[in-house]
Amino acid sequence: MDARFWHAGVPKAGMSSPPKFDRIRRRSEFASIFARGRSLADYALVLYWRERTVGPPRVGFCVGKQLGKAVTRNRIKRLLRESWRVLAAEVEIPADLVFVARRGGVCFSLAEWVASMRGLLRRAKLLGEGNG
RNA sequence: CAACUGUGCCGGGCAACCGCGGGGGCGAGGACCGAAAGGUCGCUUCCGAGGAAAGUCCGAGCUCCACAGGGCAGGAUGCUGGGUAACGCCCAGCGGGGGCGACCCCAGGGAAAGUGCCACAGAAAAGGAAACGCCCAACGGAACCCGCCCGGGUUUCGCGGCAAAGCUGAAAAGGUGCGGUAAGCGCGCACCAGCGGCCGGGUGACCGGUCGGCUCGGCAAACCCCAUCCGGAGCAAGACCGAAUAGGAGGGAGAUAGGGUGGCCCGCCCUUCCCUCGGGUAGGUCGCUGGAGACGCCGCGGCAACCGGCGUCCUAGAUAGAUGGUUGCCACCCCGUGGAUCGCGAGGUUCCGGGGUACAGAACUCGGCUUAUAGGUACAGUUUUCAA
RNA sequence: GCCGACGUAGCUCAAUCGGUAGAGCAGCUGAAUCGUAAUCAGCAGGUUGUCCGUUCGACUCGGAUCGUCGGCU
Repeated sequence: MDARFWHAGVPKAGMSSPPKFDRIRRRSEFASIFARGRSLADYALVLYWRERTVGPPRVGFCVGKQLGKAVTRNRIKRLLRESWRVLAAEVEIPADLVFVARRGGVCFSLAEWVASMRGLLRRAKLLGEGNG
């Protein structure tokens, strides 16, 4: 009990800022989400997701080689991470999400990525009521 | 206010807020995640992509595997001398080619070790030749003449002489000129090219001189020969920790349930359960950044590449892979039936608005090469020119 | 990241030792048919991915470059 109180109490300084989001990193997790998750897409992004019973939402990004060379792909990943940083607080349902970039979004700016991502999340009904 | 050549350098800057990766320090009690190995949090401070990080074309370090020694096969390199840990790289030179020039380019050993190829055309494409042709001095014919034989003359010819010219080709058996000849030929001579010997200079590639006999096609980025070098794989190398499941080895349990061996019993083996052990997968940690290191200065060191000495500094270490987002100001470039101003004019200066700022992202680490690259800039030099 | 293989007509593939780049399908024109398909005859279509080099002469030989496709956690 003492220890649990300490754990809950210490990160209160961090709680005021948006919580650090969890990433999906293992190859097996990506594979199972692609295999058994649900999916939605627009012309710039594909969203795969699988709901979970407990815990914060986790996210992974996938930018394939058809999107361009290393510089282009790195830039797209950074913009996707930034977009998720903007939207993560609005997602209230625990789930594993994977965003796959498509060719239509090569020239997107941050605002366009955020708009695309928000649209997909709304269609998947993963956003909280206040933001939906 | 020009056109170039060589060697280099920079690769937008400053500030604010939010966010990311790593090192150090503190919180810290071993709480949380995980079966374990191990990982996770907060605050603070410092650091955080390139000249090519790229292509993976060479050379090394490092790691594992193989290995007595030597040879063959295979591969790479290829003028000379240096530099270097090493190189196919760099520097200096030699030879050849290009440019008015500064300078640039060259896979630049051997064709007399051997094999092979040189299409079409052409007489002939390499120890070899004459169809068209040129010439009758000698040789051998034919016709005519000197009246006939002998002997001779003229013309013409070849089973005679020739390879110069013409023809073909990318390339034709040294080239040009003069002499010589029946016509010709290095047949003779002069110069040039090539070959060989000698002398001199140079470490050497080679250069200069001289003498000689007169002469030998090209292709080795065709096989090959010669000289030198090379064991193979690559950090996804490799080392350590290590579940679940399956399988392996050892020990034990059951008072023998089932199966096998056997005529039957004992025994032995398998199936069941427990414990231990080692191999090893997922996963994790290390390898992982301090090095042929960077920068500065000096040296009667070297033409230079480079070498030596001294001083200062620590300057990315991710692993679905860290540098981003939003702004403000400045720098540069482009656009404008835009405004002002100078000018006859092409146009220049300034203000305003809009847009843009290349090529491109470390993945074990170095030395090179190659390729991509907006714009800017330093030094040295060439040509034309009154002048740059 | 590392290691390999391949680029030829619109498509699928040939081209021996370096000597004029061919075949099938597709396309166009004509014949034949009332018309179409099939058939027959003819035609066009290529800087051999790109750029250098060796050679008298490169699809072929050498080098660079671009692109495509595999293999190794």
